[in-house]
Amino acid sequence: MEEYLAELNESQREAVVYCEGPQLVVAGAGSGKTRVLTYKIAWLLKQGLRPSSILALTFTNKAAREMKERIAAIVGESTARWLWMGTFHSIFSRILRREAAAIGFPSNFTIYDAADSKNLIRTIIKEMQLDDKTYRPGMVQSRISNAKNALITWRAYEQNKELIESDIRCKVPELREIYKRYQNRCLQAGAMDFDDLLLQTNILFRDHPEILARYQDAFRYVLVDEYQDTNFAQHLIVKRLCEKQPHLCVVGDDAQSIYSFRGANIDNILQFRNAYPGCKLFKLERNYRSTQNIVNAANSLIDKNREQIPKHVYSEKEEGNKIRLLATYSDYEEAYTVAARIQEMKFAERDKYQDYAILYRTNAQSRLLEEALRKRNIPYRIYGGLSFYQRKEVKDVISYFRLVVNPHDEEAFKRVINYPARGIGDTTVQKLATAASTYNISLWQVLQAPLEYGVNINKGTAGKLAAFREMLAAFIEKLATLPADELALFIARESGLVNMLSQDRSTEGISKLENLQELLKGIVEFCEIRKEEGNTHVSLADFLAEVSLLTDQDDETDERRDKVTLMTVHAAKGLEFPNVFIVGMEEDLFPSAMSKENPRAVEEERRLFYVALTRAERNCLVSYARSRYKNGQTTMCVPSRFLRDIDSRFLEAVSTDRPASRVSDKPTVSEATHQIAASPRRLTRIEPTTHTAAQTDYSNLQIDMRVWHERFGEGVIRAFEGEGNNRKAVVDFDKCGQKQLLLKFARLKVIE
DNA sequence: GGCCGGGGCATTTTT
DNA sequence: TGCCCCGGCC
Repeated sequence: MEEYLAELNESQREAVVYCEGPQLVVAGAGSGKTRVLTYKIAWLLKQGLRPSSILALTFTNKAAREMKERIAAIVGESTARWLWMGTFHSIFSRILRREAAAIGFPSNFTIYDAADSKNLIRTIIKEMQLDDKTYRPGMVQSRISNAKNALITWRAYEQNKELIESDIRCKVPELREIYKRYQNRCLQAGAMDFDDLLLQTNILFRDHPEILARYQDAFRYVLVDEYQDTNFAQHLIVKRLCEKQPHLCVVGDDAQSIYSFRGANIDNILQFRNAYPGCKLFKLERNYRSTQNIVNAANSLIDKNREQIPKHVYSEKEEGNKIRLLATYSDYEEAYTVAARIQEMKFAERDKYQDYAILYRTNAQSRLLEEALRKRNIPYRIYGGLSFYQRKEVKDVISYFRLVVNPHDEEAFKRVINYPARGIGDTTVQKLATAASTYNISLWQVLQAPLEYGVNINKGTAGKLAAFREMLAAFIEKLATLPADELALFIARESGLVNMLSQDRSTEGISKLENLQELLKGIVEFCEIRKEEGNTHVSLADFLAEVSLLTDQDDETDERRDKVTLMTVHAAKGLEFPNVFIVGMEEDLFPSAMSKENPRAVEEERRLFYVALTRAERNCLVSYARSRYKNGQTTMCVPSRFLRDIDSRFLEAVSTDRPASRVSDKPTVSEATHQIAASPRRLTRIEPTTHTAAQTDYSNLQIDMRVWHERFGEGVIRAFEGEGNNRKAVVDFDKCGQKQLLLKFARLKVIE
């Protein structure tokens, strides 16, 4: 251990070995915060603490996994594996499952992700016959989420005069009723959303002191990473756990608090010393990541914020290049310039594409950048698409799993009852839903005996429902005996999902099938690992309990070859790159237009820019455009106020690299737009129209001709019906039988 | 059941 | 502009 301590600087070492009481470690950007946490845990183990008595909370699964690996490298895997290390959500969902009975939930409760909960909210708004323009599901969802993060239950909400009045003022008086119904429906379905995991933990600890005491005794030392991004619910959980013993270490950087829109409360870190009297403050101020110019520029920026813990971050690396400022005429030129710069710099610096990142405020900005990179054949990889687990085909099959583990799961039920199509339409589902709400039971319970619950359906439908019910019952029966991987495969096949996906021969169809296979492969691995750990039976419920919380870019499977990284600044937090481009530094974009009235929000935007700057190790280029295409129109832009916040000593303007004689040749807006329109991306989009145009002349099609259809594949024309615009062909497809197709849409191609 | 077009809309998103 | 949701249509 001593040799490890020797790897730390003095302030890091002090933070590691201090164990007397509550401790706040303010860790500047790039100051080796993870290293401190890692060594501190190793140190605690060395002091004789049992691994199972250490609770370490992180914000991402990735962070937890990486830290665990690093600790395992020091103290050995056999010790490290007993640590309670994970995200707030995963640790407390584990505890909630164990203690579920105390709060009236089943221990196999489902976790609703954001999409599930939004769907449920949408359903409730409809059921209440409210206008979904006034009650926008997204807005309702975030109001409910905020309430939960503030530990306001629906009961408390109802009784809170301020909230009720504010809802009336905002013309959404029914919010409390939506919240109430939403919560009851979750309970009915045996489901918790992400916020519930924290809210219910608090309720559990509040109402069951004996349970709380057990965990207080169990966790002798609590550590929290990224403390600046905790919300009130998380703060209170930690506070409760540490009531009896003072061994708490929180690490964070108030200057990097950028998630208030998700409920994070910067006051948790700012006021930590008030909440924990006797707390000792440690500051990690030496930045090991960036050159002096970058650190100094970032300091001069963040200095303009009022609310912060005083600190002086410094670098002892070389002075390095100044932050370079690129002013461009248009967003198009900005993208073009950045792409050109990357190519030049890569050549000059002799580094790789993967050493470059382009950071932006909003995802919408990526499009032009992608185009510009593509034109120059610069490989790139873009973060921020749908995560693997959010893809439809993956969610669909997982919904089957969910339903098998917890048949009352309403959202999963609705997703799969007619998927693959089995002739149970919306009307039938509506009838089931009405019965469910009349009798206050789950859809699954209605499905057991639809007629008895007064569901008015014909014999055919009743048969289809029974078939679905029996299929599910057969799955459920196997839950206790079959291991997760086998049951998963069984379900994927028997549900008809595999068949349906294999019939779709389009590119997307193939990739969907691949994703499904990827998931199944993942379950096999999951089982193997669990078995190696000594679990005899690994059930689908075990898999589900973990996978529901794995929404992040967790699958490193996609080759991270040599590519430029494109992502939002938010997504870049915690990462570092030798060369960073920050684009779109304009008023109303960065800082965003939505934050400009609120000084606290502007401070958060400034912190966001601080995060962006401090991602850079050697070179940081910042750009803005004078005009930008936004929401359907070109607008003139003003350079961001944040650019003026950076001390000019650390900044240098750069010409956009066009020879003076060509300045007048800069593309006009219309030229620029024209060029965009001529890009490959656009062409693909235009394609369908071209097809349709060609297709208006389908007179060449004749009976018995062999034709090809994009989705259905090859087939033979059997007949024609109708005239003119409504002319249809009856085609007998090899793969999926006879279909009637409107010729104007079908885009049939004749096969020679 | 799926596909089109119209209308409204438009940050950031570790779980 | 582009995306998402809904209603209308075969």
